[in-house]
Order: sequence, then structure tokens, then C-alpha cells
Amino acid sequence: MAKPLSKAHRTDQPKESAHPPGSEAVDDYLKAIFQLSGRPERQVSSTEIAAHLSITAASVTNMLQKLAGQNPPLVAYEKHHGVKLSKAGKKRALEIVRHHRLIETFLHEILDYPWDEVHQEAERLEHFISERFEERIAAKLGHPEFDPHGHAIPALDGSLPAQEPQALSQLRPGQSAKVSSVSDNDPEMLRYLAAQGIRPGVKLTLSEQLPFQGAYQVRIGSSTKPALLSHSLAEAITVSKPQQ
Amino acid sequence: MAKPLSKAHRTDQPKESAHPPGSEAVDDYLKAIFQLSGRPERQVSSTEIAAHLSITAASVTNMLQKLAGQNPPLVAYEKHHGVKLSKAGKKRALEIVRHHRLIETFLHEILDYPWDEVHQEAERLEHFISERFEERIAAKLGHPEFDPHGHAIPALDGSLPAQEPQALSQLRPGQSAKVSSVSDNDPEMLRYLAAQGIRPGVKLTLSEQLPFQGAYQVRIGSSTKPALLSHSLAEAITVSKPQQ
DNA sequence: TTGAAATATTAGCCATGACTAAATATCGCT
DNA sequence: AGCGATATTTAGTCATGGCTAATATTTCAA
Ligand SMILES: [Mn+2]
Ligand SMILES: [Mn+2]
Ligand SMILES: [Mn+2]
Ligand SMILES: [Mn+2]
Repeated sequence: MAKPLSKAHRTDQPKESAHPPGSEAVDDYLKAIFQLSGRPERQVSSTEIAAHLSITAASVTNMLQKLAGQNPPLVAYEKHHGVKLSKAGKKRALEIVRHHRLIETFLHEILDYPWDEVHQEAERLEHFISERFEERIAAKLGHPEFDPHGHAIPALDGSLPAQEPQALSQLRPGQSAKVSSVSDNDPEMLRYLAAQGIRPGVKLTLSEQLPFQGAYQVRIGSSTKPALLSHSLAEAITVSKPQQ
Repeated sequence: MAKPLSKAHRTDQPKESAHPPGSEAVDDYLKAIFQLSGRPERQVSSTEIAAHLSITAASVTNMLQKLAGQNPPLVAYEKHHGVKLSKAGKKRALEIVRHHRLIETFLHEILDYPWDEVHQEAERLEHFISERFEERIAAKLGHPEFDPHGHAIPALDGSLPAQEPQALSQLRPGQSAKVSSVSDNDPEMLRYLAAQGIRPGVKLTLSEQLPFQGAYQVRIGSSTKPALLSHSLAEAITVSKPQQ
């Protein structure tokens, strides 16, 4: 918000706008590109970003050109060939991811949110908390390394533990593994998983996989009766390297 | 954010905009009008609102017309004669004030923010927390009635304790009173007051007032050496009805 | 009572970040 | 290699909420 009252500025300000650049929208683009480009890093297409953010591809192209035109550029954009984050863009994306995961952990641990409600709230707040707030909740939580869904929280310098996450759907029958993380954006799914006792750290054994992308039959922890998980559920669960 | 993928809607949506009405800006106008109109309720002028929000009067007029045109109207606007909040506008304003003061209390009590830093953070977050978040921090804090500066927190139904706040500057020499609240928007001032030991609940005695709006000499609590407060400082402190 | 000063509104502009429709580039396949 | 399908970009529009400059209204003092 501008200060029309101050008369003599050193240089005439470049006219503050109602919705400053480098805002919520920009954050969400950078985060989307970060999440979609995976590891090792891949170019991300306009269409993918559009689908991820539920907006049109035209809007995405428009924004990508702005992001590429910033100084410093936030993305490297090749017309018709997608984008990659620049150094600066990646730094900002990781900052927002850190906010998101710290907020989720905070909501769950301190404010007793159920784990299926933390994502939605964090998705909004991640853009608006200060560095002070970030620092304080991190301290309060004892500088946690993982959020309630098992996702690693980037450190202050943006570093993440080198992980080799594998989808549960890629296990072979008979193999065991520990749940590393679960997808955090579908509350209904999270409630279902909680009801099954599936959460990060729990040991799973794939007893059988029905043909044609059918259900996965898993034994959970040391329980006796197995559970059945759909293919999309098995895709939403990552596990650590299978043991034995 | 729109969903361009859903094809057949019941009625064609009125085209979702990037910055939905009923947002941060609207909240801040309603809050400003609420704060400025005082008790008993007064009409508030465009210029006052402009100064309070550090924007131009033209922008204010523009927004007031929009607010008056909403259904239901959020303000009663008489061209050239200022505005008052409508029922709906007052409800929303109190909702935001409740957010603000709960957040301040939360930051101070749970996250150990110093009292001069809570206002700025609350000013942003008040617009973005959910009802769930509000409810959780209120519960965590034991449903507090006052924020760290002594301001009353509106109840869920919007009610506020009937208070008769009086500026310290209106005390007569010799009178004693208890500090009720201190203005919360100037961090430097708050640090100064804290250093003097002036905070809500502390007893003050006005020993002398220098002429021509000069300094106020007060004894703080049961301390022996008096402090000197400028007129603007004495305006920023409210006290409860003088005793004796 | 009247005219200048102070206040307030109008008119026209801009940036952000959506949208749709039209144009164009790339890709997959014969 | 070339055609058509798919992906992507361009062009033009809109709402929100700022701004400045010009105009209109109200107020106040002579
Ligand atoms: Mn977000
Ligand atoms: Mn998560
Ligand atoms: Mn605010
Ligand atoms: Mn306060």
C-alpha cells in the first residue's frame, strides 16, 4: 500500500501496484514447477502446470514469460519446450515448500489438527507467514525433518535429504518395505489410510497383486488380516528400499 | 482458481476472477471503518479512511461505492457525507478484529513473540486463517478475553465487553488509574513502554502535567522515581476509571 | 451571503493474473 | 516427407484495486 502523504522521496517510486509481483500466484507456479520437475530434473510443460494449478494453459504461458523476464529470472523458459526453475526460482520454491511442511507439522503437533486437514490450511498460509514465524514454529517443533505425511522439510539452506522414494505400486509380491510418505492432498484418502493404520514408519508387506492394475493386498505392520489397496492408493504411498 | 476442465456446469459460472471480492482489501476497509467510527457510532469520511490505510481518497470513494453496492450491502454510504458499517459489515469487521487479537495473543503466548512484533504479523494473517484455525488457537489459549496490548477480543457472536476507555492524557494531576490498553501499532513505542514497565494492569498515578500539552509525569506501580511521558504517549495509553 | 479552501467524487489509466478464441508450432504416424 | 492431432502461444477481454488529474460539493470565514 502506497504512502501518498510522503511528499519528497529520493527517487519517484515505480508506482506500487495493488497486487505486487512475487506474490501468491508466483509462489504457486514456482512450487508447481518444482514438484512436477522431479528428480532428476525435467522440463515441465505448460499443460502440466495448467492441470496442476487448475487454470488454463494460456494463463500459464503468460505467467511463464513474466517469470522468465524477471531480474533475476525465476525460470528458464524455452518457447514450446517447457520450463525449468532457475537458481533463484528453485530457492524460492524450496522456501515455500519449507513453509508448507513446517506449517503442516505445526498444525498437527501444536494445534491438534487431524492430518487430513493440515494441507489445505498450509496451502494458504505458506504464502503469508514471515521469516520470524517460520523460525519460531521450527524452534517450537524442535526443527523437525519430516511433515505429518512423511515428506522431508527443506532445511534453511534449501537442502533436502537425498531420498530414493519408491511407489508402493512398484513393489513385487512378497517384498516388505517401510512407509516413507503418503500423498497429502486428498483428505478422504488420508482418513481412509489412517483407518487402515497406514502412516509413515509403518511396515508393509505386499502379499499379492491382482492382475490388470488390480488391487494390492498388503499386510500392515504385524497385523494378521491383510488390507486391499487400489492401484491409485498404491501410487500415493511411497516406501523406503525394500528389506530382505 | 477456476476449473477449466469441468465441462457442463449447472449454470455458467460468472467467471471467477483472480482476486475475489470480499478479500484482504475489503476486510481492511471494514476494519478501518469500524475502528474509526468509535463509540457511539459516527459517520466516517473518505479522507479519514484514506489516511488510516495510507491510500488516496479517490481509491476509498471507489471502494465505498462497491461495498455499498454489495448484496447485502456492507456499508451505508451517503455521497459526500461518509459511511457507516451495515449489520453485515460490522459482523465481518468484528470477525477480523477477533482474528487479529487472537493471533496477537497466540503469537505472544505460544510462539514467544515480543509484544511489539505481534501486530504486524497479525495484520497480514488475520485475513488468511480459517475458522478452524481461529477455533484452535482460541481453545489453546483458553478463550482469552484480551490481547497483549489490553484490547478486548470480540466473542464468537461479535460481542465486546462494554468498556469506558479513557485516555491517560485526560487524567487530572493526582489521579490514579490502572492501565487498560496501549496502542499496538508502533513497535518503537511499545518497546519504550515495556522498558518503563507500563503494560495493561499496571497502576499509574499522574503526579504532574506540564503546561501546553507538555510531558506527563507519572508514578508507575509502586515505584518511587516518576517517568515522563510525551503527550502523544499519554494519548496512546487508555486507563480504567480513576480510583479514589 | 458569498466565495475561497478543504473535501470528495469522477474520469481515465495501469498492473496483476485470470479467461476465451484464434493462430501456430510440434509430434506421431503413415 | 507430409498430414492431422495435440500442445502451445498470441491476441484481446475482464475484474480488482490501486493511482493522478480534473471536477464538483460542502464548509467556513469574512
Ligand atoms: Mn499455495
Ligand atoms: Mn505434507
Ligand atoms: Mn490487515
Ligand atoms: Mn493489539
